[in-house]
Amino acid sequence: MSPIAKIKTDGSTEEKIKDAARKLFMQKGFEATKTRDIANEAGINLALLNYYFRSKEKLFEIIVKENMGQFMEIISNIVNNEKTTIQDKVEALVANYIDMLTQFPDMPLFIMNSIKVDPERIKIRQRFSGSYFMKQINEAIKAGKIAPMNPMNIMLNIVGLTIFPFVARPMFLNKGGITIEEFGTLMQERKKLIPGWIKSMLEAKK
Amino acid sequence: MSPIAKIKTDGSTEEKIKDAARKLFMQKGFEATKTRDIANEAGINLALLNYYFRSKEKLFEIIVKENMGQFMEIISNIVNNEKTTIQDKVEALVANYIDMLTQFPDMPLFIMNSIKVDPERIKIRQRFSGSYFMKQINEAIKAGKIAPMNPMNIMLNIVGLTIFPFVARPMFLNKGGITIEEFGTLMQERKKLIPGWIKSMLEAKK
DNA sequence: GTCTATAATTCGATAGAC
DNA sequence: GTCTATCGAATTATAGAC
Repeated sequence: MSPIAKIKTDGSTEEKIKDAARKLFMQKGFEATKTRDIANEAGINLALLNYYFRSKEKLFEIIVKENMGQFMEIISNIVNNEKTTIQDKVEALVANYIDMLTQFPDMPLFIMNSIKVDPERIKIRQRFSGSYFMKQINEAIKAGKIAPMNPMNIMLNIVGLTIFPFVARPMFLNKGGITIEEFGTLMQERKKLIPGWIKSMLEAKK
Repeated sequence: MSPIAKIKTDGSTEEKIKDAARKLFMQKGFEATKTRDIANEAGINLALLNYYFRSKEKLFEIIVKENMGQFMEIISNIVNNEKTTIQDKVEALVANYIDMLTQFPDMPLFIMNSIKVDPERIKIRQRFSGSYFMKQINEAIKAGKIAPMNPMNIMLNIVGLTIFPFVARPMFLNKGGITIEEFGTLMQERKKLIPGWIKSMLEAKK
């Protein structure tokens, strides 16, 4: 089981600290999260944080790496499946991301910020470009089955349509906006709509 | 002229501080930006920051407000024009955003983070939902001219397709990725592509 | 492993001279 | 208006007892 998916922990002190850190880092970012907050949230003593993780920075690196791993794992499995069609993969990507982000809505902004601070941290792009999915796309373009375009657009559109609403989520939930439940419903609707939109994009003749 | 568009300043100390603050806050966020960094960047003394702006927080609020203003101004003018069609508005929104973000690529992440910390800061959503644009959309849906759907999806798709690449930009520019120039070219291509994609979305029958 | 107490540093802000 | 010097609070990290 991937680290972030495990809500219930084994109750060890180390896990308690990591869970608290994950929650707070995602909510407020690295700088705004204080070691004291993490200790309080975890219900442990401040000194234990350094005992287990040596420093706030090291703890942060661990959390980031685990989140990245979660993100990449989803992508890799779907994108390198040689038995599914392009459209199957789009549906799977969209559905999996929306399900994960519904559970951890702060993740996209957290990851984007982490990448900005240290761009070497992640290789999502490479994960896409070297994939079987991209091979399928390129062949389909060559065969004239989908509109000719820079394949990066396809990746940007799938990910953008899926993830952006979660990045913009705080904008919707403020006073006078929609409720968390309504937002969730909208995302479930989009789970079905996005693949159709992508399909019509791929088919569009210019 | 809107504040953020003015790169060349009048050279006053106040402007020098604001320019330095704008640059650093956008690059690194509020917490990670130190008042000493701002003073250095501006080439002035640390004490002057407080002399002009009283506190780091107040300075930040000013920068955020100016950026938000820039964003909203673009939207409002386009979205409330009663003489243009839906498709005209989509083209104008996409083109204006891409041009602005090409100049200030850090802005989306900065604004998203600012909204997350204080969701009351911005009313982009209301700007959309009360607009003439939305009236046109709703009428077109009623008339059966575009596919029936929650209009929020249309807004999310326009903004998501346009802005998301800039949020994800750091991911593309790292080692082994594409150059800044190639990214710029890709965005210019998207300026032409996105309106077509939106069009086919609106027309798609389910 | 866990705690208390504290060292060491950083940072925002201000006092006061010019 | 601008600078130097410094205060005071907050924060990370550690020493040392249990």
